[in-house]
Amino acid sequence: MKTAEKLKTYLRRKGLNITQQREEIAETFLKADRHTSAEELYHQIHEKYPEVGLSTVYRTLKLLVEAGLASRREFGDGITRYEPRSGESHHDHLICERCGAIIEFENKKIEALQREVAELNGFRVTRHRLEIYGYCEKCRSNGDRKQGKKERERQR
Amino acid sequence: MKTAEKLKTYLRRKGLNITQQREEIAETFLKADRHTSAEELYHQIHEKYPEVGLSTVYRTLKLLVEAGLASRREFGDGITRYEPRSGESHHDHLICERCGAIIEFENKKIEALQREVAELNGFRVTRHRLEIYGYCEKCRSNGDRKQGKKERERQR
DNA sequence: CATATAATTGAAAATGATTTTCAAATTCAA
DNA sequence: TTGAATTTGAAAATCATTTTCAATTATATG
Repeated sequence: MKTAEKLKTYLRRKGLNITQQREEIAETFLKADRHTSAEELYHQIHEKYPEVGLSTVYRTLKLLVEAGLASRREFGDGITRYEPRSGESHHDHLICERCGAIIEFENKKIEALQREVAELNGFRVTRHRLEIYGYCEKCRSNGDRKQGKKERERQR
Repeated sequence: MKTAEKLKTYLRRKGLNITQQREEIAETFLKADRHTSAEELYHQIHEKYPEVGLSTVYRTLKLLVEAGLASRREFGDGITRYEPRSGESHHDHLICERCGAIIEFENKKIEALQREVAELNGFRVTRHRLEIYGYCEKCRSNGDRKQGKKERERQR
């Protein structure tokens, strides 16, 4: 069952209405880049369906998260991004501080060690978040070291 | 050399002025809880030095970060926290989703694996962030399972 | 199929943390 | 001491996100 369908199922189960906007937003969300912000999504939707408002995009993204079809991500630049979430297991992120590229990875060993640490401290883990920031291959070869402080600051 | 002194050194080196406010803020910052927000710090300072403004607290925290004397932390509740940073090595955080307790930990094995992952992806690491969310020992025994969804949501 | 009721919408206003502006106050080099 | 440059506090501005509210739409039921 694809995500648009899953959303419908979720809405029905919750007694919520299936509206055109919700369907359009879910549909566009799936075609969009992984790690899309509400604003980006809103602009993409606007091209096809100019009648959809930004608030509804925010509201529907919240629904998608509640329905388990999207994950919220905050990488510290003040913008919340959403990524489609299929059945796959948890993954973490490598983020390029120069070009903003986001690479996903999964590492079972790290996760096992995290559980171990949590246990040692009496914690029961619900979720975790691991982000590794740095410079990606492309940006490293692209004048990595020559890049001045000013240029690096402009990234933010 | 203590932090207040280090800040002075930094200010001198940068040609910035050493002001009473900057000293008071640095001093209070050190005595405050680890992981203090700008607002919390502002309130604490206000008790002793009511003439210090919130903007100056924000500005000085930025300076402390630039000087390498504080680290910014964002745990996803929309509030930026600052923690004093001495020479110690990097550490990560365990965060209780119920009571908000923050426990610091350090794990060399996890860090080594992170570097490995980054390398495999062609990244040069500048920094990373690992947060494990869950329920701390106290909250687990304190009716952990009996706690309803509503109560959990109230946390945010 | 009509239609009443409850849910949803878009636009504009509100929010809340943080940043900026600007005139007044302070720092510090000479 | 003094004056140019920096810093300050208060208020206004920002910016992402949320809320409000009157108008529109979905859907259950007659």
